[in-house]
Amino acid sequence: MISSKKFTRNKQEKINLIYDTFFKLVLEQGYHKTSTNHVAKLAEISIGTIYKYFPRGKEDIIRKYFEESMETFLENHNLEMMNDENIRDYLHRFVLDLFKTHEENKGYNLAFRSAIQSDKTLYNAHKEKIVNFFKDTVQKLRKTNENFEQFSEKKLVDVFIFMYNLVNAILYHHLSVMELFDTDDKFVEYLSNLAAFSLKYYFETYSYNKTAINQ
Amino acid sequence: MISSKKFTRNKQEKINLIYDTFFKLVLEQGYHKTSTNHVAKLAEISIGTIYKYFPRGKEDIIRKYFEESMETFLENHNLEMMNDENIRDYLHRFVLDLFKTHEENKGYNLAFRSAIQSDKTLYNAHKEKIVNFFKDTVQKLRKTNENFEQFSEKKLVDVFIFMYNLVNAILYHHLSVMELFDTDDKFVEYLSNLAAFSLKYYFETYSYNKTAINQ
Amino acid sequence: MISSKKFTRNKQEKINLIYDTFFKLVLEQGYHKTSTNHVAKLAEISIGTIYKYFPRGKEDIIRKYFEESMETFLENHNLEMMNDENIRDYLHRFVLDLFKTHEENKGYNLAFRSAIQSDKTLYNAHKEKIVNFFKDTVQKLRKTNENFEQFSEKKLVDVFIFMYNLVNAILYHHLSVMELFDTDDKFVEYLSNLAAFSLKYYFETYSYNKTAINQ
Amino acid sequence: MISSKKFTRNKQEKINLIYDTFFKLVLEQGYHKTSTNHVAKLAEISIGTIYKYFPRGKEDIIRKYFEESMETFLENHNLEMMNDENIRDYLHRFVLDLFKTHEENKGYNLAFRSAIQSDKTLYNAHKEKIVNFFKDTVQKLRKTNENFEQFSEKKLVDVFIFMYNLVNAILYHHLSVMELFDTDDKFVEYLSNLAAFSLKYYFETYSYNKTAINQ
DNA sequence: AATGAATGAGAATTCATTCAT
DNA sequence: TATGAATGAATTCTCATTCAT
Repeated sequence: MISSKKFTRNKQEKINLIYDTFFKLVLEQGYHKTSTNHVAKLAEISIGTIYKYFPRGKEDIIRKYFEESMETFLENHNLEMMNDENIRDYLHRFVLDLFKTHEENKGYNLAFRSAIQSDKTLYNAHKEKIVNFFKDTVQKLRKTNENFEQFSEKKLVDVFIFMYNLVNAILYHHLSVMELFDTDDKFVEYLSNLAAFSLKYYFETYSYNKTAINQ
Repeated sequence: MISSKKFTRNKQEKINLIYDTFFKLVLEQGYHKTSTNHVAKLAEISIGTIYKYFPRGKEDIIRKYFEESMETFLENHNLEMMNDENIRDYLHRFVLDLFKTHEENKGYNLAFRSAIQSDKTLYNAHKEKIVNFFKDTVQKLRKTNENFEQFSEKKLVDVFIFMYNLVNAILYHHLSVMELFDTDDKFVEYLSNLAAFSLKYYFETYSYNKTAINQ
Repeated sequence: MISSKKFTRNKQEKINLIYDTFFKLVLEQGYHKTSTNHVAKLAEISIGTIYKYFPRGKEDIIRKYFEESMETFLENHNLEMMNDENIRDYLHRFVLDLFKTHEENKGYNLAFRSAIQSDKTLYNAHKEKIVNFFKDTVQKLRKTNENFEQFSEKKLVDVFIFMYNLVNAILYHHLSVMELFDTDDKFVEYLSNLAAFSLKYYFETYSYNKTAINQ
Repeated sequence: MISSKKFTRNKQEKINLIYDTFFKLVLEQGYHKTSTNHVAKLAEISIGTIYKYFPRGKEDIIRKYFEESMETFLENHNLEMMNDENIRDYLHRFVLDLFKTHEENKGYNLAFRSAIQSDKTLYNAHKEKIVNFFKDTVQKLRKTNENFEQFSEKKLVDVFIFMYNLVNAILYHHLSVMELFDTDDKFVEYLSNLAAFSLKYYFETYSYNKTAINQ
């Protein structure tokens, strides 16, 4: 009558356990040396359970985590209220949050980078999510803020995507390839300034072109 | 003098064929789906030949290519004549060459990033090569150029490594994760400016600290 | 209660099937020509199953069988009740059992001899098991039987190990290199007598030395 | 004009070098881990040269060494002058020489034992050589020594073969499995006595049977 | 739902042997 | 004669995935 398990984990607990174990292993030994069987052993669940929740194995673990985490991150970053005044603060917070997310998800990032090498649909889904989020953001921004109207929607979307990628590129390198700064604060500070620099750079180059064209 | 099919190629040709085929496959299907057997088939050589030149298989292919290409790249980049006047040109050329190298070695870069996940010695060799090259460069620069003497050797080495990593991080992202600019020229132009910005940023931050300390 | 083909056998049955098939093949074609794939095919199990139970393949098959069989053989041979009166009987029974064991394990013996050539830890484990068994035996014998007290523990252990090795050497040769006797009875009879002869020889040589020293 | 080799080895020197290197390696790492390529590398000759002298590789190395060494050993052991008087001396010398031969050929013995597991023709050649040598010996003995006429030729041949095998079995075990004596002298002394004991044992058992039959 | 033994395709690696030079 | 690059069949071993319990 008494369950042989100490306690019965519910579905989400199990999924989280799989995520944690999998990404922990990826961080320790790399993506291609991390096997589903190994995850099962370490998480003390059966291999069958992993395949119940993730029918295509590793690929699915990454894909589903990607969907959940991207969703969450972007949902929590409403940039619609950004304007000339507070843009620096917005940038700083955005960069800081990206930094934290990357730091907490090093294993996942490694796995994700490996996975998109052979999974083009995952790669495209990733791209699409980003594009859609910033398209959405820009559309809202242009509706509420006059300053943004002077640039085309496409251009603005490009700028945001550019900045997002730029920060991600450097974060990934710092956390997974080689450290760039010796303290986190300095690093985040630098990234914020870099974002601002790049934003300006992008707009100026763009404006210049625009002007040139208009002349 | 014209030789028949078998035993035709000399050692280096064969090694290059293996490199090319391997990195081509990595680019197409990712590192962990590229097998030595597959490389042999596509290169139309026997699997034994691969293991003759690369006794530990994939690991060795990456490691040896890494050694050769790093050696070559760094040998060809003598920064000793850099000074206040020409620094922008030097940066631009360095960035341009890095861009070209990355572009020609996309498969290798993907493979390398995957490999260092599970091969810490490769990772360390990589780090060491970079550190040594810039240590050497800085020592020479400080001997011939007064302006560099105002900064400590360690600081200068750090700056160069920082810049090198920064540019690499963004190049990698642009070429292997998501495109940041639509033309190569714009991208290289941006990277040069970014390098200059970061250099200035790094030095200013540093000088500030230095001054603070000295007061 | 009757189960279908797959998932039929329990763990121990499977392990025994692997043992039997492997040693049968070794007997037929020698250790180094017997492959794990071949064993799998003949046993009609998958190669994965072999590696489940024996993660290091052939090496593990031999090592685990060695541990089980040595354990069993030695456990079943309690020599503690041996005394001057019954020593001949004990020797005879010990030799007879060794003979039977060897006869039933010809393939294993061939494999074991080949394996220890390149696996020093197996070799040492083998040596240690023998030494420990006879050390234990001698300690018990010396407690319960006055006659054994006149010889040092070390000497007694040496004698037993010597006899054990001697009988094994000849058994192995007879069964795996060239037949020495045309009937099993004659052979066992001879071995018993040889054991007695060697025992006497060993003690006499020893006693002589002892006496010489004491004079 | 000047040979690029420091000196040109002749055929027999090369063959001996191959023997030495091969058996050295077998002793170090076991028969099945010793490859022809490895031998070539260590002996500093080409793999082609090995296959020139030994067209079937490892198998041939063992077979040819076997033929040469057996030939030599048996040629050097003329037992025809053996008689009741000197038999002990003959036995002692024969055992001593066998011991020396084994000691100098540990690698070969290991290899030979492994090879006969899968090469039945080698096994039979080995058996035949022994049988023929002792047949020949016995025929000569029976012609010149009356005492040997009382036993049938077959019986005498059996006795010699038995002794030869017995001594070999123990020698092999002592040198390649586990040491039986701590000094060589003691060991050879023991073996001589054992040979005498076994000879007597064999004859007595035989005579008894003969008498029983004749009654 | 959960388990984990079992599967087998396929990857990594070895090594005897050939043959153009 | 001697060389050793090249071959590829055979071996060891891994791991994603299935399925009876």
